[in-house]
Amino acid sequence: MKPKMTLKKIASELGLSISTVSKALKNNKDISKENREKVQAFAKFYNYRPNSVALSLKNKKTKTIGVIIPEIVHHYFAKVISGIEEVANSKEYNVIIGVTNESYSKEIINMEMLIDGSIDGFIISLSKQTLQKKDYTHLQETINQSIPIVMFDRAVEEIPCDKIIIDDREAGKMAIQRLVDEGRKKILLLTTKDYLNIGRLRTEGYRDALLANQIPYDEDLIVRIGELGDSDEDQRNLEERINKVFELHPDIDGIFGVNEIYAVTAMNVARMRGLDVPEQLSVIGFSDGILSKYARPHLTTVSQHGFQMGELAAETLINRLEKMDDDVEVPYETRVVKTDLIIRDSTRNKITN
Amino acid sequence: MKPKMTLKKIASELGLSISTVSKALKNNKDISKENREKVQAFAKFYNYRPNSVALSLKNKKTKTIGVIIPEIVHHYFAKVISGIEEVANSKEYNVIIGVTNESYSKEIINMEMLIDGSIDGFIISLSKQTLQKKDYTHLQETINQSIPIVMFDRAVEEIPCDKIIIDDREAGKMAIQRLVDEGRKKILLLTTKDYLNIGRLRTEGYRDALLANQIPYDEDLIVRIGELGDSDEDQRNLEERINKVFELHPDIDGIFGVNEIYAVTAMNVARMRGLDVPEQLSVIGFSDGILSKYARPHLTTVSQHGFQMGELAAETLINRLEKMDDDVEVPYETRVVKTDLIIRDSTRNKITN
DNA sequence: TTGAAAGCGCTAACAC
DNA sequence: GTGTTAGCGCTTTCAA
Repeated sequence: MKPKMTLKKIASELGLSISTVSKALKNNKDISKENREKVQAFAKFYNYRPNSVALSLKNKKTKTIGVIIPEIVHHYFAKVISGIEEVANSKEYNVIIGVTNESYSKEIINMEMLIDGSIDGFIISLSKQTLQKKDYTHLQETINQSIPIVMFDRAVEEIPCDKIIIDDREAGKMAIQRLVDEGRKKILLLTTKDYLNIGRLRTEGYRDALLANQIPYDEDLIVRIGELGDSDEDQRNLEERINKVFELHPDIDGIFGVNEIYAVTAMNVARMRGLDVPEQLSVIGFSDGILSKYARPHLTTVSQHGFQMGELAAETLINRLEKMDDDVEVPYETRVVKTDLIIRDSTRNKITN
Repeated sequence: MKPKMTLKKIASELGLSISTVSKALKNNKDISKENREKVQAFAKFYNYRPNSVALSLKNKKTKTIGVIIPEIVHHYFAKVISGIEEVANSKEYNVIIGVTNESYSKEIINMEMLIDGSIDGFIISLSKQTLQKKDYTHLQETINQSIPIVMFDRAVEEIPCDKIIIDDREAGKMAIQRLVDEGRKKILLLTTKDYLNIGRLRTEGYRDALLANQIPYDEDLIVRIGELGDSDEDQRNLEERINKVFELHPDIDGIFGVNEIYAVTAMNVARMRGLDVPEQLSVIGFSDGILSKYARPHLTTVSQHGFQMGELAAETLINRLEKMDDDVEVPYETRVVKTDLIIRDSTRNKITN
């Protein structure tokens, strides 16, 4: 078992001083070529790696990013992490993950665990509970301690920091517009309860689009769905609920779900009722998850570009971090990532009119 | 902006020495009650947190686990990380993630990035490329440097370390046995190319079960599928391929796919051919992903218990780490996590015969 | 009861 | 060219 090599050991092995060794390893011309080569060969042989903890202590930075997310078992967040990882890696940063499970207190605990010098900055998507409570002191305090934060997806106006978001309202509008363009007139919206901005904005987009097309806006056609557990029971309840809406409004000809699960579930319910998708009914979901791709028919969705958002978030954070080293002020910026409609088979091909 | 508090600053503020402050914070009885209270109050007020980097340097441990996985956008791996996170968090460990994208060199780079003192131990699932190359020197060397490794899922016999695996062979056998018990006689196996143990073992389980039930083993009924990209094209190819098998063997009455995608795809193809699932054909998949749950009909699968495997891996690693502190030898162990069959709607309810 | 000093591994300014 | 020293933030031994 090779013992861990340190400058000290190399120095004593070679009968040199620690600083000579340190400089030699950096190929510093101060040191005689002879000694440089000797040291480098020795270091290589014993596979010397400078201890990163010591370096962090000295440099007062860890080259580590803390990523705080509500949930990791979620295609979108996994994609985002993927993007963060990629960029971080290429810039020699490590990524520490903290999962909040949508809980405010876990968000705080997670952040506190890292705020002790373990990380240089945060990338975070707020937990639902935090959004409900609207208590952002932990975030503000983090920023006050000069630890930069980049929010993504679930960002919040109250805190001044970099943000990477999508235009949910516009996205909702775009989806509905597509349905309208296909000739759909009675469009069901499956959305979340209001405390999540996300759902609210997408709902607003829904309304915007309807109004813009002179289609009446009917509260009856908006189903607000509460927390959905993992259980099969919750799933059945959802199906049941959607089914009831169809009973009341059998002439629904379009569905927009603010996430995959809503959309796929609704599509399944509709098909079980004998409706042909997309002939009689078009369905659009949200988020480019795996479910949409493998659903039958393949689901048309609004793509969130999770990977790209992760990349952007990491770039923004690292950029700020490096500018901080040089004492350059960088104004906070909010980047809005464009969403696209990924057209698959749950919507009609041709635009009627 | 609050400046970062350190022992030094507290000491000078309070006119005490650093070591007195340090002890006072630990409530050491050596220090006068008066001073203890003063220091503690001060520290609390300024929100003092000991710098973890300094602690790591001193203690020569980071309380950080490095997790190396092939892919994060994958339900199973996300679940595993979830389990690791949970356990790690509860024991005050941090989790650093490294993604290899199934590449051998990225695996090495990722590990080297962390082996410089950033982490105390690894939890890893080997990349496909590593398994193909069968070159495990980086792993052996890591262990030689007294950095413990726990392998999960894709483990390998050649390296002595803790392992958390499932019995893929047994799992395959169980799935097939279920199909046989339902009265299925001509069972299609969708598996991967052989270099991945996983696929091989599940295939062996398939054969075992057939032979045990005196059902002829027909190579024609085994489809070995290569790397599947993310593209819609790959997906169509897969569908096409499965379709061909059905043309040759229209009387297939059971399908076992070694992963969700194979199974769901095959189920879709079968249904498009007008087959009724599960009346005419039963389908079983592998891995308790989201796809299986939302597929129509809901897919019966072999559950891999990703979350539990993550928990186990983290417990095993942390346990070893803490035993190392006390110089207690712990023999390596391989834990086999039991798989279950999650019966849903793609298999028949009643056992015929 | 308090504090000085050494040391974890490294870098860098400054002497020699 | 090479080495000494101080310092990053902390703990702990030992001396006062």
